[in-house]
Amino acid sequence: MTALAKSDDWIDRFEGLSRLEPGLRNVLTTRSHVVRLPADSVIFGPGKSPDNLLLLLQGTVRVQQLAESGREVVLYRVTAGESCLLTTACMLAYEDYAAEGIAETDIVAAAIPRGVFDDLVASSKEFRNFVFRAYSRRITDLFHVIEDIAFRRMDIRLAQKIIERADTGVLKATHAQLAAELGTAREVISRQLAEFQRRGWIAQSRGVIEILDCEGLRALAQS
Amino acid sequence: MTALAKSDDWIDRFEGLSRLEPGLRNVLTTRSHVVRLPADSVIFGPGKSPDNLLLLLQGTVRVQQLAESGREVVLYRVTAGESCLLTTACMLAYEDYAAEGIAETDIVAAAIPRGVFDDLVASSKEFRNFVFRAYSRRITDLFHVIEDIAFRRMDIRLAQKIIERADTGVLKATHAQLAAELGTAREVISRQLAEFQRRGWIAQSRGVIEILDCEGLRALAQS
DNA sequence: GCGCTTGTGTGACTAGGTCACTGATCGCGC
DNA sequence: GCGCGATCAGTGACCTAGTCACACAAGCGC
Repeated sequence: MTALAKSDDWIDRFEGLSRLEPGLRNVLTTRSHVVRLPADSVIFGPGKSPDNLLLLLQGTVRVQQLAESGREVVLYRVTAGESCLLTTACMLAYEDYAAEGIAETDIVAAAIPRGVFDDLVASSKEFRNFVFRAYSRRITDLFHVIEDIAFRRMDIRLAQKIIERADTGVLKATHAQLAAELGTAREVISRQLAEFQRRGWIAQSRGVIEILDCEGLRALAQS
Repeated sequence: MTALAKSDDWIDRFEGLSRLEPGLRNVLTTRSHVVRLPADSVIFGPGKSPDNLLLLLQGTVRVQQLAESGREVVLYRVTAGESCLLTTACMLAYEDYAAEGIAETDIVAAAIPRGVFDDLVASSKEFRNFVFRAYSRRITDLFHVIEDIAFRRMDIRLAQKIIERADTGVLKATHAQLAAELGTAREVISRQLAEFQRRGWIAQSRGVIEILDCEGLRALAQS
């Protein structure tokens, strides 16, 4: 783990990069550098577009959309082994996007300068595949967000979210955070959770949701 | 117009390609072919991912998302001079997307085989810029769709849509089509239009909306 | 313990989506 | 020109979701 910064073995953590030609591995390691950022750092956002492509080695980044009204939706999360491709390198071209990326945990990432990125895309088919697959992945994520918001019921989406994000049966999140996650209002979450509680599926306390009946939740989530 | 199929001058119709190196222009023209498709053709969709990248020369393609419930949303439109990049080349990687592209008019397009696309990305910085800008453009479109659906009022969105798509003060569209456009139900559109009519902003007849007071609509659209 | 901040609960109301209809209009075949 | 099926539009009842304006409760610093 401490060896991360000194060697090139982080490359192997990326599915699509492990078979990269040896010479290019070298380019990647010598011309990029490993950065560490604390939790809650704003990686990019309105008026803050980095000129490095980040490959996440540790931690997760939450990408969310902001509305003037103050409401938010989470678009997707970038986890270790994935890249921030979409909203960084790409977004340079168009300016007025209101999405931002926030470090959810302390993170470690390899930062690839724009020029190096371009060289690699030019010289390696492997790298191109990596890049286009990453795009593809994010775009399908966005499609799912659109589908959820436009067509799915809140109770179902909330049940899914709880299952998805609960760790060992417990989810640490305020109602307001869950609302931002799903792009709705806090009161809506409060009411739905009250209903889940009434049905005996969960127990609640300030900032914490405990799953009591996972089957009940799952049945709703899958309908 | 009839010369389109025989020469390489279609390349100049694309902002980002006009400065392409002469040798590569040649690659592009000799290794791609011009295709024509009638209106309402399904360009791609669930279980139908083409292995050509299409550059639209004439006509427009509507890209929309389908839900099992039968409801739809329009994600964006590809117009002449733009590429279908996102949902074709890219989508090959991930399978289960429920988006489809429909020719809204008769279309003429240059079809670039996957291999040629890859060669061009490898050899031309110009072409790479073209590709990444196209991605960027589409992704910001998707962000706007998400923002609209999640946070904006229907009456405002409908007023915008009418202004945007009306041709010389008249819009040919059924209520059901407008509902699919905005990802809502037909009844909602009917009620909103009835209200617009009551306010004297529009006149309606079967399949046609006529704008009477553009200022009224615009005032709502901008709020 | 006293405030302050942050998180949660609630009722009343509006907007939007669903369901189950009815009636209107159009194209078409005869 | 008439009847008929298909498509399009209008409507009321009802439900879900979002908004507003609160009250109240739990933690936190001093």
